[in-house]
This record gives sequence, C-alpha cells and structure tokens, in this order.
Amino acid sequence: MARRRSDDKRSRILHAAVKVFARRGYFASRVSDVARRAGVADGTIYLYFRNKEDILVSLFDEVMSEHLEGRRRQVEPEAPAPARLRAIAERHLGLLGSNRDLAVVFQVELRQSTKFMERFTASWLQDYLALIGEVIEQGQREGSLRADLPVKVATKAFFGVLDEMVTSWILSRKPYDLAALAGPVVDLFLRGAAGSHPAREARPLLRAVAAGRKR
Amino acid sequence: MARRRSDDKRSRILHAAVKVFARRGYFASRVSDVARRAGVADGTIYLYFRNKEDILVSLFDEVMSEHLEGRRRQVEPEAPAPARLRAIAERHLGLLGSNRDLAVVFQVELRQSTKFMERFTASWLQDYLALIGEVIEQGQREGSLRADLPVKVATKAFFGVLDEMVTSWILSRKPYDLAALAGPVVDLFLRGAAGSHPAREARPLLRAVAAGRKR
Amino acid sequence: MARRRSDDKRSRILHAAVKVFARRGYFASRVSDVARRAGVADGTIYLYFRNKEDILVSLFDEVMSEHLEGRRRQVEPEAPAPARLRAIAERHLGLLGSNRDLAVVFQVELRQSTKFMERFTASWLQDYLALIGEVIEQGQREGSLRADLPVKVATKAFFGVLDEMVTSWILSRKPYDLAALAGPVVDLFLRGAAGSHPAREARPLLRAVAAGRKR
Amino acid sequence: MARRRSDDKRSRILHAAVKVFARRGYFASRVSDVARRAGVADGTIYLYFRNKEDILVSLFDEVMSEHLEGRRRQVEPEAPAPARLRAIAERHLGLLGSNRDLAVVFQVELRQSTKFMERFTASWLQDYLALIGEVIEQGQREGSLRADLPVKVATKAFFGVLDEMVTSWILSRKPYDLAALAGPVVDLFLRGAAGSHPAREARPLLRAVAAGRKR
DNA sequence: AATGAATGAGAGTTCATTCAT
DNA sequence: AATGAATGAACTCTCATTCAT
Repeated sequence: MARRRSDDKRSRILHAAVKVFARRGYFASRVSDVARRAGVADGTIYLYFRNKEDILVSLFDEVMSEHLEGRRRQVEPEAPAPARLRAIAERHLGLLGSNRDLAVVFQVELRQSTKFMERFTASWLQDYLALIGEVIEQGQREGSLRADLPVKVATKAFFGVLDEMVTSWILSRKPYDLAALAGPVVDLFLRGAAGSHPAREARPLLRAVAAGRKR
Repeated sequence: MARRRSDDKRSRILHAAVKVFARRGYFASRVSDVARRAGVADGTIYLYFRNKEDILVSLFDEVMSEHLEGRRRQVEPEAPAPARLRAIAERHLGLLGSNRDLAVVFQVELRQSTKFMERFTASWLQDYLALIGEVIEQGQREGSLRADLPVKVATKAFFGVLDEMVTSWILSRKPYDLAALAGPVVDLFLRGAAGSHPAREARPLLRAVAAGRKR
Repeated sequence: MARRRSDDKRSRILHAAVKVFARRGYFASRVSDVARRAGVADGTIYLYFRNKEDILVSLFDEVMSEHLEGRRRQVEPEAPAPARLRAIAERHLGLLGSNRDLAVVFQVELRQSTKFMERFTASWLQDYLALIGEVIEQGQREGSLRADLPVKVATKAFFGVLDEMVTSWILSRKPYDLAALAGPVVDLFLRGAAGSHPAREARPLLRAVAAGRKR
Repeated sequence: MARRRSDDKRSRILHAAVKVFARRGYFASRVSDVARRAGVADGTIYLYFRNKEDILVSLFDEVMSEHLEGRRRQVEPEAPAPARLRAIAERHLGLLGSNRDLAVVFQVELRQSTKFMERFTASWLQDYLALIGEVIEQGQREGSLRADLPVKVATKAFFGVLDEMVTSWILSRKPYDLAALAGPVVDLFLRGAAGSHPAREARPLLRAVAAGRKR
C-alpha cells in the first residue's frame, strides 16, 4: 500500500525476469540481465528480493496465485463436474497459451530441482490438485463421473494431460492455439479412448484392469 | 565415443552422476562430487566425457536408448492396441519406479532448460511418442480405439498421464508401488472418467466437444 | 574502451602488471598476483580487461603509443638525418633505460609467441620502422647518408642494434646507463667499423667496400 | 654409445619439439603434442627428458652447440677480421634461414622469460659474443677495424643486426633468402651509413658523438 | 530509494607428470 | 624400454551480492 511506486518497480523486475528466464534459462540468466531488462541497477534488485532464487519463487507465488487461484470461484461452483473440468482446462490452457514466456517459466524453469518442485507442489499444485479432486468427487456424487474411479489417479491424470499439452506446445516450433485443445482433452478424459468394437484380446485385459483397480 | 580401456569406469561415473544429480540437482552438483562418488580423480571424468553437460546428456542417451528403445519389440507387436498400451505403461512406470534416482534425473534434472528439453524431445521423446501414436492408430484400425480420436492429442495425453504419475511419485513422501498404477491409468485412458448418468448440463458440453473435435 | 569510473584503477593494474610480468614472466604470473600487487580484488581486473592476455596487449598498446608514437614530432623533423637518428636512439634507450621492468616486458614478455610478435609488429613496430626508414631516406636525399644504402636493411639494422643494446642491458648484472650508448651506437652506425689500414687478405672485400665508403 | 637406438628416439622427440613449439609456441604446446608428432607415447618423453622445460633447454643446448659452436674453426682463424665477420654472418643467417621452425624456436620461443634468456646468454650467447669480440679485436690489431671502436658495443651491435634480420625474416609473410643479407649487412657494419656530403648540421653532432664515445 | 563499482568465493577444466603393466 | 590411463594441483574467469555514495 504505502509503497505503490515501489510495487511498480517490483513488478517491472518480475516481468523482466519472466522474459529473461524464459529465454536463457534460470541458471544461465544473470541477475544483471534481469536488472538491465527491468531498467534498474543491479543493486536495486536486492531492495525487492532477497536473492536470485527469491525472484523465481516470487514469480511463482505472485503470478500464480494472482492468475489462477484467484479464479477458483470463476469455475462456476454450481455447474456439473464435466462443465467445471472443461472450465478448468480452458483456464489452464488459456492462461499459459496466452503468454509463452510465462509458460516456459512454469513448465521448465520452475522445475529446475526437486527443491523447487517440492515448493511448487507444497504451495500451489496441492491446492490446484485439490480443486480438481473436489470436482471429480462432485462428479461421482452427481453421477456424471464413474463412481469406481480412483480419485487420486484421475486427478493426477487430468492435471498430467493438461501439463503435457502445455509443455508440448512450448517446445513445438509451430504456433497453434493451445486453448483450443481444452475441448478434445476433456472429451478424451471423460469418454476415454476405447472404441465400441474392442478387439477380442482386449477384453481380458480390461477385466484384469478393473479387477486390479479394486484394491 | 571416446571410450578408452574401461567401460567399467565410464559406467561407474554415470552411475555416480545419477546419484549425485538426483540428490543435489545438476547445477548444484560439482564435477568433483561425481568424481569422488565414482572413486576416480576429477581429471578422469574428462577422459570419458567432454564436460559436465556431456555427463547429463550421455546419461540420457545411453540409459534411455538402452532401457527403452531396445524394448520396442518387447511390446508384443502382435497384441491388440489396449494390451500394448498397457505394456507400455507397465514398462514406463516399472522402469522409473524401480530406480528413484534415475527417475529424478529424468523427470527433473533433464528438464532444466529448454535446451535440454529440446534435445530430450528431438532424440528420444519423439520416438517414444511415435510408438504410442502407432499403437493408437493400430487401435483405430482394429476398432479397439475410437476412430474419431485426435491421434496427436491422445498420444500426448497418454504420455502426459504416465509422466505425471512418475513426477508425483518422485515428489511424494510416501513410498508406493509406481508400477501398480499402470492398470488404473490405462483403464482410465481407455474407458474415460464419465459415468453412466451424466448430469443434464453436461450433455451440451460433450456435444460441443464432439463437434469441435470433428475438424 | 570499457573504462569505468577510475582510470586510476586501470592504471594501477597496468603498473602492477608491468612489475609482476617482469619479475615472474607473463605465463608464470597469476592474475591474482597482479590483483594483489594492484591492491584490488581478482574480479576487479576483469572490469578493466577482458582477460589476462588483454592486460599484456593493453600494456603494449597504451604505454607504447603514449610514450613513443606521441613523440614522433619531437624528433625535430627539420634536423638532418644523422641528428634525427641520434634523437631516436636517445629516446629509445632513454625510455627503456629508465624503467627496467617496462623494458623487460617489452624485450622479453611481449615476445612470448609469434602471435604476440605479429601483433607487436603489425601495430607499433611497423610505424617505428617506417619512421626510421623515412629518416634514412631523408638522409640519402640530403646526402648525409650513402645513396647506395639498401634502405630496408639499414632500417632493420638500426633498430636491431638498439634492440640488442636494451636486451643486453636487461640481462646484465651490472647496472649502467643505457642511454649513454646512444652516441657510440649512432656513431658506429654512421661511420662503420672499418679502419683505415685494412689487412692485406681483406683487400678484395674491402676494396669493394672502400669504393662506397668515400665520404 | 650404448644407447644408440635411444638416441634416435631422443632425436625424434627433439625434432618434433622444434616443429610443435614453432607452430604453437612453447607454453601453448602440450607434451602430448610433441609425443604424438614424435610417434611415441607421452610417458616415453620422460625417459629422455626430465620435464617439458628440459626439452626446450636441450633443444637449445644440443642443436646450438652442434650446429654453431662446432663451426668455430670453420670461420678460418687465419683470415682477416672483415672476412671472418662476413663468414660469421653467412653462417648465422644461413643456418637459421635454412630452417624456419628452428629459427622460430631460437628467436621467439627460447626468449620466453628472463630465466631462459639468462640461460641462453650464460651458456651459448656469451661464447658467441666472445668469438665476435675476438674477431673485432683482431681487426683492430691488424688495422682493418677502427682502433677507437668500443669493442663491447660493436660486438653487440654486430649480433643485434644479425638477430634482427632473422626475426624480421621470420615474421615476414614473403619468403626471401635470408643468407643473401649477409653481404649488405656486413658492408653496412664495416662502412657505416654515412654519405660523403653530410648535412652541415650533422657535423657538431658527430663530433659530440665522437667525444662522448671516448669515455 | 537507487546506484553500480567492487568484491572474492568457487567451479570447470587442463595438462604435466607418474606408474602399473 | 615403452606405454597411456590416471592423477590432482593449479589457474582463469564468472557472477551473486554488498555497500559507500
């Protein structure tokens, strides 16, 4: 509050960091690169962040919570689970698909080490997975999702699919609309890949799977 | 390449690197850490590897090609697609689930930067995704998989789910059997999450999805 | 070039480098030796010089151009060639004779390799030899120097004599006044070593020589 | 004697060293470069030389003494001084002019540091300068050289001129016959550069020089 | 609050030398 | 005598961080 002007500078540094980290990678980026891009002196960085790592962590904490967590309500808590899953997918792919640099930082740079990964998991991912899990359980209650679904696996699977779409999009040379994948992805998640005429040999497998799942 | 006398020594260095990189992270690991753990002098590392990065890259190239590519045949080319997908999942989760350090290197350390990611994608992931894609197309031909499935999306989704299972397993404090997830995961992939009594509001969504997919 | 605040610090580093390189030799000198002697941190060196070699090169470029090239006019362009040659010799021997460390760097360290030698030749020596050559040609025009003198050989000879005086002085244990050699050296260069009563066997040679000597 | 075959290997190493040192410079050359060029294993070098420096020193000691000192007699002790100086110049320029790599090593690499320079001076150069000095004194006795010549200065000057001719030849891009310079160089040394009609202003200078020389 | 020159610890890498074979 | 894989000391250079201005 009292440091409104400073917040502007802090913000400039964070935005500069996203660009710099996305292009050169976190370790290869020098603090002075971020400072130059932000238009501040090297030393100024340390008035807003404890150290280089703190820039990355803050990036994640602030941008993430601001952009994603704040929208939890917007996923229409009243809607049925399939619609809510679709909304989550659209939001996820839409946000990252609209800012490639940010996506690179989140998909690649923030996963530098188990240390970051753990922090990532502990603070934000846990909440995000909890949201997805709640929606899935809601779906089971309302009958829109299979009751025999292992919730944890389904939750991670849903996130894993979205995550891979983003990573693949980042690494692709050809630009395409990431958000447009929300529909097909949710459709696949809900309906599955199996066709109506499964090969004969597939049967026993599926039965085995169903049996094994029952643990 | 420049393998001199003892492949044994090269191998010892690689195994030491897996452990060291997994525990401290690639960037935080010092070459001398790897040397000490391998029981060789610092300089010896450079008789077998061009530089520190070459250790990481070799780790990936050799372990990967040896363990996974070499097993392409073992996925029983004769079997129906669902069985083959299950075999792939079992292999994937089985391999990484049996060596936590290796899994950490593959899930975390090798994804340090877009540079590594691109290499990762270009050399091995591409082949792996191609294998999955072929199996999916085979399934469509034999009718075991939906003919209207967007193959690319389904391929990435299948990989994404497996990948997330591994990452989640790595970061989990509780040890559990990663390979045991192969069944539920493939089941979910094939049958989908949707239940038999979808909520009324879900219908239009699914129809929209199905429509959009048709492009 | 990249001179930041204090030319003073840059200068301190250069002066320290002269002393360190002269005493231990360029290759045996460590950058930290130069830093310590200059009273700066190791890293500070790199704020003023690209690398260790750049220190040596800068030493040569700056000291040389400052001390010698800038004095081209001072060699009294109006004076007759012999007087100008004497002025050049006095300057040459005077400058290097007044700073033994600098002389060591110029006579020994800067001639480490053909790479340095070529740079040395290309940038400064060429100009210096050109100056000597012009003076010799002037002398031929005004009749003070033999018209049949091969200019290039005479130019190199003049420089070679001066150069050897400096090198010999450096390596000598006994300290003596280098600049005092300017007179004898120029006298020898102008008048030659031959006496008035050549030995009998020398006749044929000397006659050929004597023909030209007719001053 | 007893190690005739070894002498062959020692010789091969020395010849390889001349080539390698001449091309890359002594410090930039690796012992293994010399070994490879000599066709021996790295370790073999140490059966013949104490260390890397010993190769350079031996190069100088053996090649030099063999090629130059051994020829002291050949400079016809009976001949008059001018003829002997001419013979020395021809030998000096002839030897180095016939083997560019050897010349590079002697002119450049052996002058790496004052340490080498001093050794160079102490062992061989001193003898060489002594020979030149004796010839000059002989010339003064027989009247073929000026009696008022400062012997030391004249000796160093004679060597300095030859030395500069070699260095200049090494660094020159254009190949030319170094030995052909012996005549002009000795002629200049004996007869001097002065012409028959010195400019008026030159007089006082020359007188001053002559006076100063008299110390 | 802001600067940016200065710091100095630290790491990768090279290569002369050794020694078991 | 010869080998060449192995050693490890030593050096250059980088860059996150500090602090006097």
